[in-house]
Amino acid sequence: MAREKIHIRKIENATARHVTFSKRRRGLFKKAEELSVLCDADVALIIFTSAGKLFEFSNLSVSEILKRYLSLSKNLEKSEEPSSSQMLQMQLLERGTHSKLTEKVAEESKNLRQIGGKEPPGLTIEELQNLEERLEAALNKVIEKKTEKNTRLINDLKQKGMQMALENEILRQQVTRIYDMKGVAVLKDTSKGQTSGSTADGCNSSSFLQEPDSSDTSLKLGLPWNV
Amino acid sequence: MAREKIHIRKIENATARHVTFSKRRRGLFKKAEELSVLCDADVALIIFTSAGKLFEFSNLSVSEILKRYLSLSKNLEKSEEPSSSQMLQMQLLERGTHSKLTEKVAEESKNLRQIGGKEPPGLTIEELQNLEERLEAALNKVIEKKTEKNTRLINDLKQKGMQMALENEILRQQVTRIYDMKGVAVLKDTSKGQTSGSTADGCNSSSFLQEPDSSDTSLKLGLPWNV
DNA sequence: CGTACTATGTATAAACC
DNA sequence: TGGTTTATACATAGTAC
Repeated sequence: MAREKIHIRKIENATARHVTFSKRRRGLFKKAEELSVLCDADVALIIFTSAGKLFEFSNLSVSEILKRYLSLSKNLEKSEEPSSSQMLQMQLLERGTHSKLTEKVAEESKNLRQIGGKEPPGLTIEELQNLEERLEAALNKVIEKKTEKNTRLINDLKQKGMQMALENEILRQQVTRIYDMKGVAVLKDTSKGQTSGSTADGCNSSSFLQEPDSSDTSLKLGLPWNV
Repeated sequence: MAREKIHIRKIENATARHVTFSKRRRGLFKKAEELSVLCDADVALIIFTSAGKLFEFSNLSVSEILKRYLSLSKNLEKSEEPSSSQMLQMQLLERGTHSKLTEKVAEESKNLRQIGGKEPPGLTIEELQNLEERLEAALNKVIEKKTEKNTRLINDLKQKGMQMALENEILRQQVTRIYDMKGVAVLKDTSKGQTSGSTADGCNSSSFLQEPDSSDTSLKLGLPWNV
């Protein structure tokens, strides 16, 4: 983006790093706002410098979006169910992708070999091939690991979800039973398994996340947080 | 930034808006990551589309940064002991989307460079670096694609999970309130103006879960998930 | 929808204030 | 730290698959 291309790795020179931070932070905030406006999206961007300084941006207020992030609006539409068949498809797709990857790696390896071929000295070629192999192995490992991690995460989320669903149901029954005992009219479960949204009113969720007074403004600036 | 300059205002054409969103979101995420790497900063980026879809990026984990944010933005010295539901939410949020993949690639790249450095002729080195970059790019692309499906699924699960966590919290509060009304001894929350966080403790959810009257069954009905 | 292709608009690395 | 300037790298609007 400028005089020279740079590698994306930590800038060691502190001064240069700070300068870059200032510039890029502005750019990032600008882009974030543009996205929120152009696409009518709600964006929250939080940055902590290594020195612990906070910068934030949000088209609404950060707390508003965080609250939403933590609670998620109850008007959420049902998201597609990850059916087992979809799972299977996904797995197939993954496999396909994987072979594509292998292809790409092979192709690159070929190039590598060609380049190596230009070099008369044999030592380099050997080293290159060795490198090539290690690189390939490492990458495969990484990808494998990532996939595994995702799979684990998905299962974990599902399990947690089930637990919560169970707890949820029990709680709901509790409420119902208690109300019954009290003889108070209660909205019976609408059978959608998604009732609670309506129940919320009395104890609005907004109270459950200790958000910083959202009425405040000043959030649009990348100002360091004012406690 | 392209064929024509555009004004930063909501794109009315839905299709165009979605296209732009996809493109710019990626760009924004990329920039966010670059900033985090270049400047050694912690970045959390949360986006809600108007349709309620969630997108997030963080070099660490969003929840990690949210914790910091929340603890900073409020007198949350006691935030070390979030309510159980918050805990659950945090757990759901745990794990950033980005892996150490970049790191590994960078490491290998470094090795590449070192080996290249042994070679006196410059040509090979340049070619190697070029190769390295292309390989890196190709792999990132493939991996990105591969991850996309999973990411979507994971986001879905997270959304569901968080929604349920909210539901549970609300139900729990309701139960608490009911017990209050009934005059049952309930631990009044001691915090100031921040009722909910502590609710879980007073009337611990586990005790509810253990509530007898297990005669009934059907707990699994109406569960959002059929895993 | 996701992708690919350009022509252009922007962001920004360096260098200097 | 924060502005300039300049030369380049990148992002992306419009468009067609």
